[in-house]
Amino acid sequence: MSGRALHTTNRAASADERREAILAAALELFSERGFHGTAVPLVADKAGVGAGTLYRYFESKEALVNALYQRWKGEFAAHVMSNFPVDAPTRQQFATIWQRMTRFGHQNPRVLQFLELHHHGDYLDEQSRAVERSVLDPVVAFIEDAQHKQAIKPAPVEVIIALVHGAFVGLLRAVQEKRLVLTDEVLKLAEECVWEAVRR
Amino acid sequence: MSGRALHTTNRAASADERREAILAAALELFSERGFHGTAVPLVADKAGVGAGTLYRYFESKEALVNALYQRWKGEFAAHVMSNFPVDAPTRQQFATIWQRMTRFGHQNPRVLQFLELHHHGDYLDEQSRAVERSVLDPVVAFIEDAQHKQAIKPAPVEVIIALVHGAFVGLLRAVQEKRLVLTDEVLKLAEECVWEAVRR
Amino acid sequence: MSGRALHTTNRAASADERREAILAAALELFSERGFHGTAVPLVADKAGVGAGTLYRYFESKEALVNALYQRWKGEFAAHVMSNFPVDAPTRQQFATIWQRMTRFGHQNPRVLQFLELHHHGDYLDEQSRAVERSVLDPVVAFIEDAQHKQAIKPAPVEVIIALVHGAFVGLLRAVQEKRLVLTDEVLKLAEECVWEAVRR
Amino acid sequence: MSGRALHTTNRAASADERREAILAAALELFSERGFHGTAVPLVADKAGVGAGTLYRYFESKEALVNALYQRWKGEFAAHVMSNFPVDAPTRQQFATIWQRMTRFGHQNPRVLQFLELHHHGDYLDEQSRAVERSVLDPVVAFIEDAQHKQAIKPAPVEVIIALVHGAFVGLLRAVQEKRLVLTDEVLKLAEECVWEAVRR
DNA sequence: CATGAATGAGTTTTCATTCAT
DNA sequence: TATGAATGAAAACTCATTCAT
Repeated sequence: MSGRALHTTNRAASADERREAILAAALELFSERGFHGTAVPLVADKAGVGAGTLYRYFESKEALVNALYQRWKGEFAAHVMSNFPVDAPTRQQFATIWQRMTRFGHQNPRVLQFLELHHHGDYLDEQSRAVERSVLDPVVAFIEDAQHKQAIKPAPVEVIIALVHGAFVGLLRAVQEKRLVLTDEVLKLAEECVWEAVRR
Repeated sequence: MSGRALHTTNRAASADERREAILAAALELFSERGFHGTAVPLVADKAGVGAGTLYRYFESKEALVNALYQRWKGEFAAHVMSNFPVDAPTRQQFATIWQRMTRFGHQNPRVLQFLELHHHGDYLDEQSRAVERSVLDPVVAFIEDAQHKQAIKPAPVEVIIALVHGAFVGLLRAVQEKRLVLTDEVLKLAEECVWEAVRR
Repeated sequence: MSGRALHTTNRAASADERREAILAAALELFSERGFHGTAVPLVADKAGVGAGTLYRYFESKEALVNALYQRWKGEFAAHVMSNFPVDAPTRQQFATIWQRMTRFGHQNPRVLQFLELHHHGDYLDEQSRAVERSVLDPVVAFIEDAQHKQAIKPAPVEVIIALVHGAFVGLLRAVQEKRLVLTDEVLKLAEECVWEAVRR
Repeated sequence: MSGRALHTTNRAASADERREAILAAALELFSERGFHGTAVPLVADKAGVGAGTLYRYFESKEALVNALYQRWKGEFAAHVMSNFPVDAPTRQQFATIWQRMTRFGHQNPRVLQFLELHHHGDYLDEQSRAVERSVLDPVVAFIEDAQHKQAIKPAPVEVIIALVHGAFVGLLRAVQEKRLVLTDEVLKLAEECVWEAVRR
């Protein structure tokens, strides 16, 4: 007699799982073959759903890639900046950011590849670009604060961000391409390098 | 008086010019929309030739992207490493490399975008990968030499390269996205930052 | 009352029917215009399906022509040689073969034209050639047996086959080209002629 | 002083040779790959002329195939029926025809393949069909005469022609496909077979 | 007159999306 | 609601024909 609720519950859970399966499949394929290089039915196949089903969860291929982009850009930002140690010394704050970035990138190599590869796509909608911008705000705030404390160099914030983020991406790409293994030692080393790049 | 072989010269130039026009159009479109996102007739149109003509110069779309990749990867390497000041102090050698890289990137923003975007594509053939590898050799040699002289940090060469190249790409991407204007001052600043990242 | 599994049956029939419609359309067009002279969308149109649909049933135009070839070569062989009257006198065995061949050809004029026209195509795959070869075996056996019984001439089997099959094809081509009407009388006459060609 | 005439003569000879080279190349390619399966530039290449040159000699691909068809259909007819021994006995007349056919087919295997393969093409123009018809007339006359003399069977002329020509084509196809070697013995054998098919 | 590079219409094939079941 | 077969618009590529040289 409780079959109705249970049924609904199961269905709902199942729907969530389906959505996640589609996003996971899309992440894997988009990160490797790019947006235009990936066929929708392939995504559906890998997700274990029918091609038509995918369109019940995402209005179009573009909607899918935007959902994926926003999801992971947000996750990355949250991972890096949540519970930020606002009162710690700058060096330690920097260490926190760097370690969170690299740990995230190490654990989710496809995500980083996906975000970098699709960063520029003209299929990204305004919301994706908004997420993109909003992610930067706390980072900018941190840097400006640190510069104010004369802890890091008085260069334009954009320069600091470009260098640090670029170095980070370069490092993970080397890992991705198996040119490098990301040991703790390497991580520490890289952190020290990048810190010296920006410290005052 | 300078009219010798004008006829032949013009003809030859015309074929060469066409080839160059196609490569230029492809560079522009591939760098903005990616390989799979760019239709061949679009490239032909932008190059001012018929669609069939493109196939007289390049066997296939893949052959085109590979020719483009090899051309520019080579140009970049030549620009950066030719006439390298082998006897200069490391700091000055580094300055030379950095300035050549950034100047090249500044003057050829699409080239950098193209090379980064297509770095991973499975449509790149073995020759493209070979060019890729050969470009790295002199850079590795420079770094190892500098490490031997105790001028830069004794980190794995791959780490040094990843950080410096990553920072470089990050910087130019910021420029490309109009988040930053590449003044001489910014360039000097960035150079100083990156040098401090790797110096001993 | 006979409605069991009507749904499934209809579905299955529908897919089968589509496949058959494509094969029928291809037979008609290939037999008249040849393989290279027939555009795939024309086949699809005549079959009443979309161009893309054809590719759900056949991997390529080549796969289509091979499926068609194997199908009809097999049908022809089965029609002619199945339930072969092994114990009948040679003359009657010959009559059986000849009548079956001509009846088949008369009822399926396009099939014969198709098989003859595509007999040599370099788009035929190994399987098609294997079918081709396997069709000959029982015919060869029959002829050798008849020669052993001194019922037909002791010429090389290939010569016998070439003459009889050639005469058969010539006859049906004349019919196809409306130079001749295939009455029972003509059939009997032709059979008598060909028999006298090979009888001892 | 004689340079003008010589020049013209050379040119004319050269033009003829060119035309012949094109026809020879077309024969080879059309007979193997069919009309639609053969690219015009390929014919030009094999003929050793430029693609544009071919169009100075033949108005179009269709004009080329028609010229080729008419040429060889005529050659074949001339070879078989010229200097026909009108007063010889029927059996000997038949032997003459058969031997001329097979000799021609043996010496020009590509011609036969070409004529058979293109016999039906809708790119053949009215003139080609007229040649086709005119070739038959003397053959029909011979057969009717022989029937009148009660030397061959009183079957419809079309049947006689279809059987004999069919057998001939079947034989040469077997040779073409290397299933058979055309020795004098085989030729005699086949002639005897076919004669028994039609003799009274 | 000979050429062969240039072309765009036409070819085979793929794929994002829809819709009957 | 989930499906996956069907589709046609668009992709990569070819080729008969033209025309500047």
